[in-house]
Parts: sequence; structure tokens; C-alpha cells
Amino acid sequence: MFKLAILGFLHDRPLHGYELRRHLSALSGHVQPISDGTLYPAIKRLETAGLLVRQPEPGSAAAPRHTLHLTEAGRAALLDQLREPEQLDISDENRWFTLLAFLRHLDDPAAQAAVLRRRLAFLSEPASFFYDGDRPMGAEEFSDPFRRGQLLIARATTEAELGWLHATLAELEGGKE
Amino acid sequence: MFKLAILGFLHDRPLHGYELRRHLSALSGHVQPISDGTLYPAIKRLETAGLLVRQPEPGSAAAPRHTLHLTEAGRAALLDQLREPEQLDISDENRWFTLLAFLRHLDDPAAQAAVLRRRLAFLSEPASFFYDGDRPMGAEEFSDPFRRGQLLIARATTEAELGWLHATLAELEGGKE
DNA sequence: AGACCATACCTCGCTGCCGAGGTATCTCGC
DNA sequence: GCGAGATACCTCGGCAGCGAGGTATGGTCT
Repeated sequence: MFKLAILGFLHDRPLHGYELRRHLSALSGHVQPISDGTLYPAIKRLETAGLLVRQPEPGSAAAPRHTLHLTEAGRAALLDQLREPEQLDISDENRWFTLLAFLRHLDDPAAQAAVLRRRLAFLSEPASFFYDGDRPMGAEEFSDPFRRGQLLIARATTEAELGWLHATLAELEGGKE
Repeated sequence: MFKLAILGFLHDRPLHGYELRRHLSALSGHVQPISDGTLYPAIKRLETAGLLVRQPEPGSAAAPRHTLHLTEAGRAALLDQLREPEQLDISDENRWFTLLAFLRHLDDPAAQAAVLRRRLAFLSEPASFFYDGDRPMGAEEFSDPFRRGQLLIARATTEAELGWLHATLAELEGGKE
């Protein structure tokens, strides 16, 4: 989950753990703040995998800092995951937003458009939270105001995103014609 | 995560595992299908905790079914979690939607309104995914179309939900005056 | 009769995340 | 000069969810 975000932030510039945590907190911390017990093991995993290196920073700070630098393998892993994200990165809104935050790193409009098309396909599937047999039920079928709301909000979100997707795809794909 | 959903569905009527899985798949499976390795241990945990009982069903079906019945303790646990959800149930959209799906079980408009007010407070906090120092950055500040989109979609979602929240709160709280 | 699929349930080992706890340094106010 | 708080890093145990694998029965098609 955080792998993509860590690599994405480090792609912009090297950071040390504490700064990284602030960035991650901004990105997804409103929903769920990231804890040290998550962050540092995640960094260690990425280091072990050779995706980043930790360089001790001799400088001024309070505690012995380690600046984290993305390696070439790390950059490649980031671009890979952006180019061919797992289905969960497409379908889960939190993960999708994380992906969107770094999709600009994928320096190829056609590849970016391909990713947006996958999201478009996902959003275009007929889906509900509740089914009558195999038929997805609409908001209007519930007298329960909460399930109504759930469906109405989901519909509004989907429509907003579809609008943006179509506009952005037109830009990305129009550019190359 | 699935505890609430399992208890919520069983509150309506007893189900066996397979039916439960279909309901859960409808509710959150579009994003991430639930696997057997998640479902059955979760059922077992709830059984061990005394929140449900499994009754063997002598009937017709293919394999020896066990119908799951909510106990009184299970009903109490469900109502508890609906009445006083954890912060993560309020802030994470997937969890919030799960909560909404069953909030009608909380048979008390004032308690329902209190839960909606918590969501309202959460959505009213100024928040972004990116910050310039301490200042949340708006969509307009990004030339990157993906981060722009991310912020625009989030804003549209929030506004749709705020509209629904205000309307529903007016109904719930207006009723008692 | 045999192949095949849907139904129905269960276990195991792995991974990732979490909270709680710990260590150490620097700065700033009093 | 001393405590408080921010900075910065790390470890440990526990748990939830997952994929892969396994077992068995009933219906359906050929």
C-alpha cells in the first residue's frame, strides 16, 4: 500500500524518514494516519529489495538522519507499478488516488491514457452495493435514507470522475493526433 | 473490517456462509472481492466471541450447511459499533459506506443523527492531499492534470455528501421537534 | 457412466499494518 | 541549568486479510 507512495515521493527528491512521513500523512493521513511501526519497516523492506539506499546525513539535525535516495531499480519499480498497476490499485479509491498522485512520473501520455482507460472501464461496469438476485438496485428503491445516501453519493462521485476522465483522455490522446 | 458487515447482514436474517459471501461481495466486492480465507476465519472469530451461533442445517443442499444466527450479544455488539463507531469507520470511505449500509438498524433517530454529525465534522475539516508548508493546496495550483483531477473529484464527492448529510440531518432532527 | 461445474466449507503460511514501547539529540523558554 | 517538546529513528508482538490448497456433495450435460 505505501510502497507506491514512498517511491513516488522519493522520485521527486530524496527525503529522510520524518519528511516522508509528513508527505504520506498529507496524502492519506486524513483518512488514516501512518504510524512509525508501518513506515520504518516499509522503508527497510524497500531498502532490502534494493529500491532505495539510506545515506547517513552528517549535518545539523537533532538525531542522526538518514536521507533516502531512490535507486535506478527503485525508479524502474515505480514506473512499472504506474504503467501496469494491479487491479486493486484501479478499483480501491484510496489506492487509485495514490496512483493518480504520481501518474505524472510516467512520462508517456499514451501509457498514462491507458491507465485512465482501465479506471474508466472499471467505473463503467454496472455496480451497486445491493442486488435483487442479479439485478443491481438503485437508490430510488430504498426507503432507508442511509442506503439511499450511500448510492446517491457513489453515483455523484462516479459521475464527477467520469467527466474528468473523458476530458483528460481527450487531452492526452488528442495531443498525439 | 468485515465484522460490522457480517453482523449487519445477519441482523436482517440468518444466512449460511455462502450466502453471506454473496452479500459481502455485493457490498464491497466491486472494490475487492472477499476471499474464503478471510470469511471463514472471521466467522469463527465471531462465533468464538459469542456473537453468533452456527446451526447445522439438515436440509437439501449440496454440502453440510451451517446457518449463522446472530445472538443477543451479537446484536448488542452491532448496535454498539453503529452507535459509537471508531474514527476509522468515520474517515475511511469504504468503512463509512459499510456503516451507512446498516445504520438503519440503529433504531433511534437521535443516535443516527449523532453518527452523521461525526461524518459531517470530519468532512468539514479543511484538508488536501498536498500541502505547501501548512497550507492545503487547491486543485488550481497544479498543472499536473492527475493531481488536479484527484482534488477535483474529492471536492465533488465531499460536496455531494455534504448536501445529503444536511438534508438527512434536517429530516432526522426535524422529526423530533 | 463419466466429466464437469457450482455449492459449501475449512486450513495453512505469508505479509503488511498497527499500537506500544524504547532511545537519543537539539532547541527554547523559564 | 533544567525540563518540555519537537525531531528522528527503531523493535516487538499481535492480528487481519490473502492466496493457494484441500475436501466433499449434488446437479447437468453428453
